[in-house]
Amino acid sequence: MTEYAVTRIQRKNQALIFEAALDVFSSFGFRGATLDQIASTAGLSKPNLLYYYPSKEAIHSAVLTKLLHTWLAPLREIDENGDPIEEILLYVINKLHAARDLPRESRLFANEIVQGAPRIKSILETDLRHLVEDKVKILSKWIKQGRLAKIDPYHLIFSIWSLTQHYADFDVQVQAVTGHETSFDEAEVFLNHLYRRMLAP
Amino acid sequence: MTEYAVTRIQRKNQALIFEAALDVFSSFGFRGATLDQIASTAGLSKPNLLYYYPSKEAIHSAVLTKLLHTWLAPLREIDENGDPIEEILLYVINKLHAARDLPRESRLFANEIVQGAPRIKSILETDLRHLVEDKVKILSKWIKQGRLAKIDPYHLIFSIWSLTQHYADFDVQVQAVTGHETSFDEAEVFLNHLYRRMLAP
DNA sequence: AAAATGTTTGACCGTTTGGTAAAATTGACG
DNA sequence: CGTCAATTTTACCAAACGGTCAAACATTTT
Repeated sequence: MTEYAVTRIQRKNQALIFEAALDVFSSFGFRGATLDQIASTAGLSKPNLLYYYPSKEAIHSAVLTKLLHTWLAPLREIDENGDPIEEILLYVINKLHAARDLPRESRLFANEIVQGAPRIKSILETDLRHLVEDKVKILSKWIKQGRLAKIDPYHLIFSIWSLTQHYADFDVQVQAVTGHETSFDEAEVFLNHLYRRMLAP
Repeated sequence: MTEYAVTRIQRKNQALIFEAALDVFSSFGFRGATLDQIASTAGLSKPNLLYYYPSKEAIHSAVLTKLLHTWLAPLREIDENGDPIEEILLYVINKLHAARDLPRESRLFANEIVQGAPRIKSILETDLRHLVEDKVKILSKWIKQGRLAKIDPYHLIFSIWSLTQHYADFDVQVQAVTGHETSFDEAEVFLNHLYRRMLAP
């Protein structure tokens, strides 16, 4: 009779659905994913899936919003009081490790954004934008203090996003070209060189 | 009676279909695009569309293969006999201009690759791979000659792809964060600084 | 102008898709 | 054990989808 009680079955199935949805949406995008695919990946029937979520949209948006926080965590960690170059490099390495360890999350957002982000545009324009503004202020201050090369802080952040997520989002291409599994160690050496060179005042 | 004659109507409609298919496939990906959408964008009926191409797959693959050549042209232009840093910077700028002027082409490939490149993987593993191998040899030679910093040439090429195409593929995100239309001039200044710093021996 | 060829259309088909209704089953609990 | 709520399944629906077909319409050729 207790309202809003979450049963053990609910908890288990929510987790199964979340994993399955992340798998399928990140592989095929929103339109390419089907409820049958998600259901069978989760080991449930389609009507059973829709017992937990009212629609495909609802599943997608639940996964996106739950992961956005995780996905932006590394950027939040840039610390105003740390050493500029080491703080940025830590962010670069953290993002690279995220691309290596959470490629599904990376592709989930990549798929959404390449197609115009119809379902998370508003979040990008508010939450993400404010977070970036915050960090841009810190970067600008560092530059003004002469502790960092004179570069556009927005484009610095964009460069970190693109260089790191590339190894997750375009992994097939990287593998097709190199002929071997993506070497994140090589990438780490490369990015370390790149950013130390570029950022030195 | 002449076999394989291409009529004026065919030429006109092939062009209409090509434009429409590029528009729709680059916006929604293969699975997200529909024949009705392509047909109505081209100003044709669906059966009429299928009079020119046997299937959705055929349209998609026609567009992809026709554009691949254009898309890889800038990389081909890297000249062994030029100045290393200027050659690379020319490639960077050419790719950035391509992202600015041909964003549909960029997104078309981005959509395909993010989802595992099921329809062009073999081309990536042959044509693209060979082209990159060629250019990597040139870069390696330059590095050995001490005319370029000691960096991984594969990752150098990946970095150029990701940094330039980012402005086309993730344009919505860039706009959402900055609040204004993507400034390719700012990007050009930034990339110029980045690569000059990084590549100096 | 007639014949032959090239192009377009409307009507249709089978399948897949997101989603629903209600019955059947399972689990919680006094 | 019996009751009630939570969960799952079966059977189904309407719309959208990729694709076909034959007839109608244009265009070119003779």
